[in-house]
Amino acid sequence: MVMERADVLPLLGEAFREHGFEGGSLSVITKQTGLGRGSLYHFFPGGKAEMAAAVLEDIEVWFEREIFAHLRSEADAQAAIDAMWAAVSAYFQSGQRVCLVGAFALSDTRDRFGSAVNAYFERWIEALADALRRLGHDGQRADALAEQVVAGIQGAITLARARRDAGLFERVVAGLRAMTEK
Amino acid sequence: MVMERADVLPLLGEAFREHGFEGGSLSVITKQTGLGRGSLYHFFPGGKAEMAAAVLEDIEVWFEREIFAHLRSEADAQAAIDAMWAAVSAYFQSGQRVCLVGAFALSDTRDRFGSAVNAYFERWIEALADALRRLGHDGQRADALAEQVVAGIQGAITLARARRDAGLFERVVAGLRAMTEK
DNA sequence: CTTGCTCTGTACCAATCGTTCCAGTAGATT
DNA sequence: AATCTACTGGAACGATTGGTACAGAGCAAG
Repeated sequence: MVMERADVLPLLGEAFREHGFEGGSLSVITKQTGLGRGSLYHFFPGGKAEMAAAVLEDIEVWFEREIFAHLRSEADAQAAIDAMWAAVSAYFQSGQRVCLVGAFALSDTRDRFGSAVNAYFERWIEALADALRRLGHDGQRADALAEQVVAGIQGAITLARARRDAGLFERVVAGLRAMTEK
Repeated sequence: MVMERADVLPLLGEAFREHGFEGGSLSVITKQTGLGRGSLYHFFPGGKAEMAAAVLEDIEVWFEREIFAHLRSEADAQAAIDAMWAAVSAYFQSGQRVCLVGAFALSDTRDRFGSAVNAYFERWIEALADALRRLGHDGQRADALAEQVVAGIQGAITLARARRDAGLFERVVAGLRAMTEK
C-alpha cells in the first residue's frame, strides 16, 4: 500500500485532537499513523510543527470546500446553512470529536499557529454572516449572530466533551439553529 | 514570607492555564510559583496530578461561593444573574484568560480529571437553570437556556483567544445576556 | 541487470520530562 | 540553648522527548 502525505494528515489530525500538540508525542504519532520516524520526517522535514501546520491547513481546506464556500455563494442561503449544520454535527460527531483549531486556541500552542487559528474562525464567521445577510438579516445583526453561532458551536463541543453528553451538543446546536431562522 | 498550600494554587492555576496540563512542566511550574521541586512535592506528594486536581478543586470552590450559590438561593434572581455576568467578565478577563476546566475537557486530560470536569459544568448549568426558573422561565426552557448560556461562555473564550479579540467576547456575552432576559 | 530515487525502520543523540532523595534552613516549642 | 518539625533547594534518577543519521527496501526507468 502506498502512503502519500495527504493520507497521513487525517491520522495526524486525530492524534493531535486526542492528545493535543504537546501531548501528541512522536511515539503516539508513529503508533496512530503506523509510520516510522523516518517516513514522518521524510514527509514533514520540519517535524511536529510542520505536521501540525499541515493538519491545520488540511482542515481549513476541508471547511472552505465543504462549508464556507457554500455559505458565501450558494444561491439558496437557507440550504447552505442547513448543510452547515449537517456537516458540523457529522464532523464533530455530536461533540465527541474535538475541534483541533479550538483546542489549539486554548493553550499557548495558539502562539505557534496564530494566523492559521485566527483565519479559520475569521473565515467561518464572515462566510456565515454573508449567508445570514442573504437570508434577510440586517447587516450588523448578521455579524453579531455569526459570532454568536460559531462561538456556540465551540462551546457545545467543550461542554459535550466535559459532560460526555452527545445529547447536550445536539440541544445547544438546535438552539443556535433556531436563532438563525428568519 | 510563609508560603502556604493555598497561596500556591492560583499560581499553579495560571501555569496550567497558559501551558495546559502536558505543557505545564515541572520547570515551568517551579518558575511560575517560585517554589523548588522539594516544596512542591511537600505540598503535593502526588505530583503534577495532585497539583492539577487541587487547582480544579480550588476553582470549583471559588465558583461555588462567588457564583453558583447566589444563582441558587439569592432572593433576587435577576441580581444573581447580573452578578454572574460581572464575575465572568472579570474572571476570564474578557476571554484573554482561559477556562482551565474547559481547556482540560478538550484534550485527553479530561480522562484523568473526568468527575471534576463534569461536576464543574453540571453545577454551573443547574444553578443557572434554577435562577432562570425563579426569573419566570418555564422549567424545560430554563434547562435548555442554561446549557446554551454556559456553552456560549466557553465558546466566547475560545473565539476571543483564537482571534485575540476581547471585544468579541463581550459582544457574544451581551448576546447571551439578552437571551436570559424576561 | 543496473542505476537512481523515494520511502522506511532502527539505532542513536542531547535535552527535558516527572519524580525521588536528602542535607540543610527557618521558626516555633520545650 | 536544645529539640523538633515544617519547609526548601538542588542534585540525581530512569524514562521519554523531538530530532538526526543512515543503511536498506521497493520500484520505475534505462
